[in-house]
Amino acid sequence: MKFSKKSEYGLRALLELCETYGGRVLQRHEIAERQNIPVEFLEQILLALKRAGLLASRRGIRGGYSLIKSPEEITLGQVIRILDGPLAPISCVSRTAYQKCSDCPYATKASCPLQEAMGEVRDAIANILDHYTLSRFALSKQAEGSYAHHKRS
Amino acid sequence: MKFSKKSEYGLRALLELCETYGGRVLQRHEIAERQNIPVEFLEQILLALKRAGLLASRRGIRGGYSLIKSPEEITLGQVIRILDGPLAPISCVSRTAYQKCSDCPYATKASCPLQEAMGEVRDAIANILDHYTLSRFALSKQAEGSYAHHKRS
DNA sequence: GATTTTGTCTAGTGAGTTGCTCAAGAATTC
DNA sequence: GAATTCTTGAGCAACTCACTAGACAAAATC
Repeated sequence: MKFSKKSEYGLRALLELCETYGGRVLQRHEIAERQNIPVEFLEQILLALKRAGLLASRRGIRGGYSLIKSPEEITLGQVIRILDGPLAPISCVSRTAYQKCSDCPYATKASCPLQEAMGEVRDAIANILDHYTLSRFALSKQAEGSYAHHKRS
Repeated sequence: MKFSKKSEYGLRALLELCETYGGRVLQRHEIAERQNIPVEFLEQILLALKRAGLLASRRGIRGGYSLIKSPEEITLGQVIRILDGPLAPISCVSRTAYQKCSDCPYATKASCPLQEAMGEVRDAIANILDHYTLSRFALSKQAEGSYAHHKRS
């Protein structure tokens, strides 16, 4: 019941990209160094986020990545689903990737105990993550002292 | 972000054991057949639940497994932790198996954005599963028609 | 237009986990 | 003591995770 490193790295990378939102682009190695992420692995993550429409990129000598949606519009739920797949703890309660369980004796019945319980869990997780915006997420970063920024200074 | 088959099978097995709670024992193959679970795999699960103190077993010709705690006292959270490990989506927010993240640049800082978000998720999951008793869980089973029981008839 | 600097794409890989199987042994009952 | 059941431990194929490597494509600069 864990999120993968992919999601973790992805979210940490977006933390950096939030900061330069509207401004300059960030290169893979900048993000990788600041967030302590293996650069080639990070690349795959950034590309996935790009394909999903969150990031834009430019190649060449002044290239890099940048956010193309406002941090207010992006939720942690979106990001995690892109990188880790559906949030649901079992696939028969997934809204985004439903799959009927093949071996469960309740599959054909009106109600399934597991579905009921796991449905609640799914809803709780989605409820938090689909309302947790990147901008709120990035706030916690500014809280700590040694990284202090002058916003738009 | 999925629960394993182990947890799923374990919970489904307990569904059967709830029904005979206080009465007769159930043998592996009975549970396996009714719940459509590979018997040798189920065995490992039952033994884990036994070691954790939820089940008792008797060997020999009239042997089998039985619940030794009341379904009111057992929560889904307990069962899942036994079979799947901690509920926390990342280990740096686990209450039962905390581990400081080694590579995260916020590990030494006062606050970590990821920890804050994932802490909320952890709490939500634990809040549901640690209050979801087996007796409530088993209720959904009785709801469906073709399995109708006369309780203590 | 050639070189350098970036991103893009595909494939591979070692370690670990999942989901299950097998076989030998120990307790219990009849 | 024979049959039946749980107990233990090992084994294993398939898959996933977290990276790594390398060839390629575009953009900027000289």
